[in-house]
Amino acid sequence: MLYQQTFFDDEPLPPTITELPPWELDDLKNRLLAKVVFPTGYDAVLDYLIPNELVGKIEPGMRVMVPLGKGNRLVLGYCLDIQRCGLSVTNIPLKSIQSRIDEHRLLNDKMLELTRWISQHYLCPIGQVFEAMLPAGVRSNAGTRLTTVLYVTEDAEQRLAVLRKSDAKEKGIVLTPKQLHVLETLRQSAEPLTILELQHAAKCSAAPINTLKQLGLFRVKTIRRQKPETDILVQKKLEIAPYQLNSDQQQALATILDAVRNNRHETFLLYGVTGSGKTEVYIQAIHEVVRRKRQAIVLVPEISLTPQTVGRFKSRFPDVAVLHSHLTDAERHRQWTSIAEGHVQVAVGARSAVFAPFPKLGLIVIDEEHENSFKQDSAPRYHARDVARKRAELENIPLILGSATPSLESWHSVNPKNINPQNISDQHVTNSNLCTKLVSMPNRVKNLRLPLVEIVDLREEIRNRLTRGAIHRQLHIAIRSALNEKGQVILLLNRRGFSTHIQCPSCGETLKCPNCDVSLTHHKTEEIALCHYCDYQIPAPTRCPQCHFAGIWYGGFGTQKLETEIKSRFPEASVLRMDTDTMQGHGAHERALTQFREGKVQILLGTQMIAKGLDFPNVTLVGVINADTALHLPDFRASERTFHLITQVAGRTGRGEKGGRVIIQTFSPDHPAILAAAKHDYKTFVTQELPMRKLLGYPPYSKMIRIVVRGENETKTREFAIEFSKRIKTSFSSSSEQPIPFRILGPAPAPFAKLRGFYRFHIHLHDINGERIRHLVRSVSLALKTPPDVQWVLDVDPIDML
DNA sequence: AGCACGCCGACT
DNA sequence: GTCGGCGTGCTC
Repeated sequence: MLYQQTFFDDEPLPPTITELPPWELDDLKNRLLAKVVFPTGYDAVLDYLIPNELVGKIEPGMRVMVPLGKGNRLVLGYCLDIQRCGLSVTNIPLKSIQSRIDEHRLLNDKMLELTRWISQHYLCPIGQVFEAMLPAGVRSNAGTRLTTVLYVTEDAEQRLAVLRKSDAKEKGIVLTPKQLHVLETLRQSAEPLTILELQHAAKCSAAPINTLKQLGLFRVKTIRRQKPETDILVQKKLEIAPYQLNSDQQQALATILDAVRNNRHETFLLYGVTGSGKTEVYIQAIHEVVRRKRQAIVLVPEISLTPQTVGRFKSRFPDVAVLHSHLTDAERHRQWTSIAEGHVQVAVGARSAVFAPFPKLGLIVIDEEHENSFKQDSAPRYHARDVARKRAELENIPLILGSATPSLESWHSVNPKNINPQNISDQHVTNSNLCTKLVSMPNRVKNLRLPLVEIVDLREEIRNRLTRGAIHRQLHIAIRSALNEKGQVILLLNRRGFSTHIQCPSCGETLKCPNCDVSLTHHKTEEIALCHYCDYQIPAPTRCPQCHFAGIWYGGFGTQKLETEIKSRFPEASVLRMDTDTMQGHGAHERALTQFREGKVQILLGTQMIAKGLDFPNVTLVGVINADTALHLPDFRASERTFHLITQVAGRTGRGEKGGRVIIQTFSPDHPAILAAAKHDYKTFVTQELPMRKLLGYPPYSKMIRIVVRGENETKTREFAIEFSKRIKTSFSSSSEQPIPFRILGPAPAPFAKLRGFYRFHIHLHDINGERIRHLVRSVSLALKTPPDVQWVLDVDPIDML
């Protein structure tokens, strides 16, 4: 904040104020002022006087227009708070709010508090947080229009009486029966009506309405109203058949319900293996919430927002809002409004649904809580799991984090048995409100067994030249027999395109993107070489662009090449490829999964979008073409990612009578993450991985901030990054009394050293005390002057390190 | 982010 | 002498 607040009445008032005569001073002290912030540009909280005509009409959480700067240009601001003038008089004469934008608050007190928390935690201007919390359609009032409506004046009876006596010719005005009917119709109406609506309701022409208007019995006003619904809501039949929970599920539910019934904030980590029936536990917990006249939010990864998941909720609750990424602004606005008005019981959506404006929230569920898509990759770079935790704490309600492979952060926040009381750093990181209760569901429903996983050592296969192509002997045989037994197959290859690199065998030149530090991928359908980061493309070359050698080599496997290979190996099977390239249009995802469910497709292959959440009982085989794609990335979470991916995809099979098996092809058959995934053994994975993290001082044993500096000029960018890190170092050593675990790594070129024409350097900060580095980085970055052609980004609790 | 102010170079 | 370049600093 840029000004000094005066907290005590006896402090001398600034000159401009003291010069005022006492009565005006008193007057001023009783005026109201609003704390206002701006969505873009200037990041500060400014005070504005509330003019008399707006007193009582402006509340925190509304938007206002205010004059800003020397030219007093009108800009939009968000009102954060309202207070009496007296306690925070500045020596700058205050300007007044020009007008109010919203009639109703967009955010209640708890949501405003959440906004503040996000802004402070993620080091993001608070105005930007507002913009992220409120959908664009809500801010623009999409799907509404101004209409003129009629209402009956409150003193209509008196006016009527007066009218009856007041006519100059002593007869008194007598309303016709038609007019009386119209008057009564509007009086009965719960809401004001337009002329047309009233005509319709009273079955009359415009004439009697106009007469009543002229007599002063009707008033008109202009209000903003939602356009009438275009789609007719079909009242669906709810499934109310009792779902029998197994004993694990019952126990989990009972634990959660205890918190629901006592309105207690508590975080539950619902750790249940794939197929253990977590969704049914969520649904029954939400039933209790709804019974208690409260509402619930269910967050799922965007990719799971398929009809399959959504359908389960829709079939169990009468009013479910589904917050897809491809709703129109008007649809989203309507959803938001009905959520805010309490017409909706459950909101299912991706990340941003954590901001659903329920009037009385009772529970938040995060399904697949380990998924990285819960972290937003633009400002404010919030993690929906952590925001949900804060929101649940503010609302005093329970939070359920569900996963078969919990994030190490969530797992570590669990039980005190993970916390060694001797170690101070643990206590620092795991503060009390982050304590999580573990609820386990170690068995699949209906006593189904987890599939058997076999590992194929690719080194062996290559050494012995056993196969050309991506499918090795064991997997080939397994696919064959799965097809023979009328089972379905899922094949995972986490790489798009046909060939993943294009290289000249003569001069060794690899085809790279001119804007990015990555290889171009060959896409066969369009015969192009494509950059997956900036979409740069050129026709696929037949000669080396460097030395013009004719035999340029296309190497590496992508999903397109895999599809070709599968089709030639199993010509009789129908194959479907799912990746970003084939899943373009709306509903493409849904159509593909329907085909697979109906058995029209025997082999489904694709990138990680096929690894999560799918539940098809006839899948008897899952093949992982190359388990190592994410394993060797320069990212401390590489093992964890690999473990998640393999465990999740393995869980797609063995969900029916026929059972299932999984085959993992890998060059690292001894890697602990792969071995643990093969045994579905989360706990072994964690007990290996957590000590490593601890040893290296990585999260969850430290809090991290990543600074990415980028610019078109490599040298200037690097120099600025160095300057940035120097200042942090200086600031740290001057602010801290003792050398407590704090580390600064870099600057170093980011793993993608160049993207879209920008050179990128990053700095990593680790500290056991998150609050401390946040403050440090904030103060350093505020004091820093950035060269015009260099930009930087702060990422608090980063997920992406590339 | 905008917008005004300010202090040096090429114009009528 | 003035018009205008965009560097610098401020916004209740």
